[in-house]
Amino acid sequence: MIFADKGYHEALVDEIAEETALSKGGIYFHFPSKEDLFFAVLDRLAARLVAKVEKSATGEASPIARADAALVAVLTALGRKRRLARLLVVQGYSIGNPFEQKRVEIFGKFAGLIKNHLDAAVAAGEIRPVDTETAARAWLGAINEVVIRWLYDGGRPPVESLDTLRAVLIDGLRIEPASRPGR
Amino acid sequence: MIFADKGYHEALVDEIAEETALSKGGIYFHFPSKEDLFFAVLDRLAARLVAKVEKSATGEASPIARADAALVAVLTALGRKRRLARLLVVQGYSIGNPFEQKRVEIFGKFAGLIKNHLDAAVAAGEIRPVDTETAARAWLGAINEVVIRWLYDGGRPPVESLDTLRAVLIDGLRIEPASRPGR
DNA sequence: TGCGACCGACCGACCGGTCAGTCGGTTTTT
DNA sequence: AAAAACCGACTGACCGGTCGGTCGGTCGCA
Repeated sequence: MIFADKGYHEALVDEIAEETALSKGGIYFHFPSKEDLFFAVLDRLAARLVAKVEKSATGEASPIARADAALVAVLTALGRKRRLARLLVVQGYSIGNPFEQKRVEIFGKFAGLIKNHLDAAVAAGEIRPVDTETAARAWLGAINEVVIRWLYDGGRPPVESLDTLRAVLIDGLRIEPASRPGR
Repeated sequence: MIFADKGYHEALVDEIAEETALSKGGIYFHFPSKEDLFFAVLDRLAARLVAKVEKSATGEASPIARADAALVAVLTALGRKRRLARLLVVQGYSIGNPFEQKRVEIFGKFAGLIKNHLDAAVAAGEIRPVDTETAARAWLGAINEVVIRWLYDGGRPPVESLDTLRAVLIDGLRIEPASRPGR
């Protein structure tokens, strides 16, 4: 999958034709444009993933168990297929290698900051000693996504999601689960 | 900021020159390439954001309060400057409008699925009645980011972050905080 | 303090490689 | 034998990057 390897812009239609059993003309017989082709690929992969994940959820009894199962399924599925993951999670809106590196760099910086805070909180006995590296990533991702939703769907600004984010990100880590009803 | 509005590829250096008080040649006098220019912009903005966030954290007493303050600061800062947010959070690795729409579509689908599960869990009285829409986004973002880290830093596969993710994402929402020490 | 030599920031017309998309023709299917 | 599927050489718009040139400033010298 050239798209997965090189990202949309770097992937030449000629290359794709070469990789496929189809020629360039053949490709354009089936898809009106490179963009449509790319979207078709994304759609198909996303649909498959959704199907797989949902299926694995249906087996469980309680909602929370189903949610948990779905969580497991996504992580497993993506973890098994690096290319799929790459496509759905980054390349879909990526730009080429140097840019991805920048993303790694910048996001890594932020994640580091968050991790420091979490480590401090752990050291202070405020939160449970989880894997702060991963927890920090989760924070970062959650924030990121909330911001994105706001950017595109244009709903209420991110800060208004604070309560929910706190509930999700912080409360789960608290050592003493007191002071909760306050929210 | 043309970059913020149109994304890297759609932004023509000629346009940037026009927007700026500088000509194309002038730009290339200061930056070796379009890419370098873009990175310089990203770096500067990221640095500013980091500074602001960290500053707002230093005021607080406890680690968890500092983390919280930082959380507030990021969300506030990004929420105030749509362009900045766009650049750092999506455009930095985006590809042009239609692609962003696709992302919105696909991620929206996933978020919807998660939300359903969360709603069910709320209905079943398993988790507190938070804003499930936002919580779902947080989940999605957290998962996304964990996967990305794995993709780039190539550490252990995503599933191995499960315990931590569960701790962060689920435990915070649980109504009865029992069965925790199990981890 | 007037003048020539020089500097380097800046300009913008232009070049040339690239690559999505086309199209006339060929093969395969029905 | 028609239609559908497919081929791949070719085209031309597009755009990053270049480069010969301008111009305001400043430094040394008489």
